[in-house]
Amino acid sequence: MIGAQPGRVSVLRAVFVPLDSASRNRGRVTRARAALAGQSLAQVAGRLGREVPTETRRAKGWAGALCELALGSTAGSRAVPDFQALGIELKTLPVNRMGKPLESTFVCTIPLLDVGDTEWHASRAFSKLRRVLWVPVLAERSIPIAERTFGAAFLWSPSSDEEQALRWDWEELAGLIGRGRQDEVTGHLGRFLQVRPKAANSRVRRRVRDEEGLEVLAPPRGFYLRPEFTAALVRRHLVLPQPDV
DNA sequence: TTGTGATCATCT
DNA sequence: AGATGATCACAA
Repeated sequence: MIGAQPGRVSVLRAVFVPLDSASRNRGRVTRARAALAGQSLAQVAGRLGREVPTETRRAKGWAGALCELALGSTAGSRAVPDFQALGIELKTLPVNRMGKPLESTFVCTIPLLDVGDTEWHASRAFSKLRRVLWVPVLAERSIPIAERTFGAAFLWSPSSDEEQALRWDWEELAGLIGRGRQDEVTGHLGRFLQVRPKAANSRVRRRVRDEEGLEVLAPPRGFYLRPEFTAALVRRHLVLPQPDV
């Protein structure tokens, strides 16, 4: 299938073919693929009786919400996994025609006041990342929202190497915030996991402790996975088109 | 108001 | 082009 038509790879197929054999697919993953893979956002929305937004600027997060609706997630905006009983977090991942992620992936907001006293395995970040159902979406900006297409979902849990790498970043970043040095924490830090602002706008503030342990105000922050990290996951789990030569 | 879903806009 | 910081919509 790969490169069956050189230069005109069937992107909608090749990008989204899962690597693991169909016989190993079970439960939620199988259903996710059956319900979504290869279908446009408009098709899925139509089946669910939802309108498709036309303005991308006002539709941030819409594909993710549509995906949750299609798969029956009920977590809403609570800080718990999307499928709580299964401990599975659902994330759409915008990719280009080569399957390369177009954006970083939001993981969770950071509880600034106590992240420094939290263990990795008790952290929001770990609880979100321990099991993720990734749903690629072919979502280049040039493609109208309605025509963007769901790919083959794949279930991922961090390998021990991956977990170690994420934990390393998390401990550095959480440690800095916990010690009151949040001003030093920018998006430049962290090899795979980074910290970026997460708020309605840049004037929003939250309580956080300074270096003396006193409460002061600082911008809300969230953990994000860099595209380099998610790109490796996609490469491992899906068959991608061959680059043009 | 805060957390969820993320992508946008700008600068390097 | 890619990454960082800013921003948009919605729900509880």
